[in-house]
Amino acid sequence: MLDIKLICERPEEVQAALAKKGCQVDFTNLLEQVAKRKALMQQTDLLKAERNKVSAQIPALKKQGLPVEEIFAKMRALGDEIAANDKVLDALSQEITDFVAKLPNMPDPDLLAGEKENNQVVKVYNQKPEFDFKAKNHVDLCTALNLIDYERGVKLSGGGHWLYRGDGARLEWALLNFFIQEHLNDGYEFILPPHMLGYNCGFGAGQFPKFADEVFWVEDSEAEDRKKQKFMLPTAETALVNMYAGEIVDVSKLPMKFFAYTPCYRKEAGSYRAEERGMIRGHQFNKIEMVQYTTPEQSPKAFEELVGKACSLMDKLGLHFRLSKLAAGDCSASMARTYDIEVWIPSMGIYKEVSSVSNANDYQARRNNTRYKDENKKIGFVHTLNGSGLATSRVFPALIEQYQNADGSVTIPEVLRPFMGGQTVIKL
RNA sequence: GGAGAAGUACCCAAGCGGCUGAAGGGGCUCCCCUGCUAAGGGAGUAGUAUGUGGAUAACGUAGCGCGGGUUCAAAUCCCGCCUUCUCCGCCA
Repeated sequence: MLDIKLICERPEEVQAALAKKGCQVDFTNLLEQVAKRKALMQQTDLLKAERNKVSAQIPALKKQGLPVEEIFAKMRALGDEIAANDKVLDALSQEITDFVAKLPNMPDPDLLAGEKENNQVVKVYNQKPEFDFKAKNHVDLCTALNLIDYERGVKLSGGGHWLYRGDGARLEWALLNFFIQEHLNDGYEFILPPHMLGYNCGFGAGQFPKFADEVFWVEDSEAEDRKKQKFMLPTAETALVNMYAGEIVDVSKLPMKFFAYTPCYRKEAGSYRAEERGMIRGHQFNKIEMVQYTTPEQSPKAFEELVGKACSLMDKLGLHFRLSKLAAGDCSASMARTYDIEVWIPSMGIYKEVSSVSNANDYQARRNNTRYKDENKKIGFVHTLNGSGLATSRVFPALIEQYQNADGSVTIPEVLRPFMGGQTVIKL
């Protein structure tokens, strides 16, 4: 959520920043409502002060046996006026927050405006693999080696589902274990959060109300209202970023560094493309997510750290990939800046995202009221940063393809071998 | 899922319609006295949000799990919800 004060003080500035993200807004109405609310609030506070003052005198008057009926009548009228004002104030506040809650975050000043076409490749890692034999795609490889059972996944749950089996399951688990080990080495705290979350988490992370239709809701006939229902988390970020909602953490605890493993559940409605066969885009995939809570001062460094960590994981796997800085319009709504890590999928001839590292600045913290207290007891909103570290659904196919051999086997990257009982190759 | 009990400040806890923004402890901070493994006396200790304001001054408003209601007035009465504890049930 953006700072309403900032919008009121420098509307043009905010407007310009949002325009870079492709979001055109007009604040005229908002500013009027805020002014209206302020005036009414002042007026109502005075009425309340009057009521409190008179109320405090009543016991004394009663003790003296003085008549109070007349005062009661007056106070009743005053009370009605206060109630009426409060009702208007509530409605006004609701309108204001609803409007502001829908605004995306402002992009950092250094971002280019525009969409995907303005993303900049920052760095390319490792050699693009060349094959002196006819390379296979990951679907064929995984099927031939019996690593992924696409058909039975579909049988169990429909399109967009698969199941890992045998060495495939071991390889998937090895990847996750490798990531976990690396994060533990870096001093991040391991979190296993609930997979079903309440509406507030989606709001706090900035995914709701806009993307409320793109998650799986756990139907509860008792709760017709979505705000009372739970949904399957689309990313562990949704959980991690809300852990301290409503709390004030001491600055000595910052930065706080977490990582979590969860499956991610997404509808991905209508986004299939023929080339996205296999496990490129599914309704459920495994991901390790990293999150940091920092002060505003710490946040740029933390961002670099998260980008570095994600790259390091990919680098240690020996995969060919690239790092891109996203243009303002390609960053998700909550984020002020995002770097994507994209892995080369030989059969597709393109790079696919395996990690997205973002800084929300105080946007999420404002939504879920996560604050910190500094040395001078000053209260401020924390910055929240997140990054995949990593999602396996693209790493796995990329790895299978990039590490394939002429005989149809797949070499296991060295860093994964300890997590697969020393196995060096996957073959029939 | 059912039945009971409870949710008050950093912690424990009193209050059960007005004199309570909250008694009393504990803890913590500061001051005084005294001095040998101690103890005594005093003061302070709700953070926060929001408004007026130059203000880290002062004052107003909100705030006793959350949300409603009754009332001139609610921590206190009523309704709904959430959480915790105890007992029962369920448990692929």
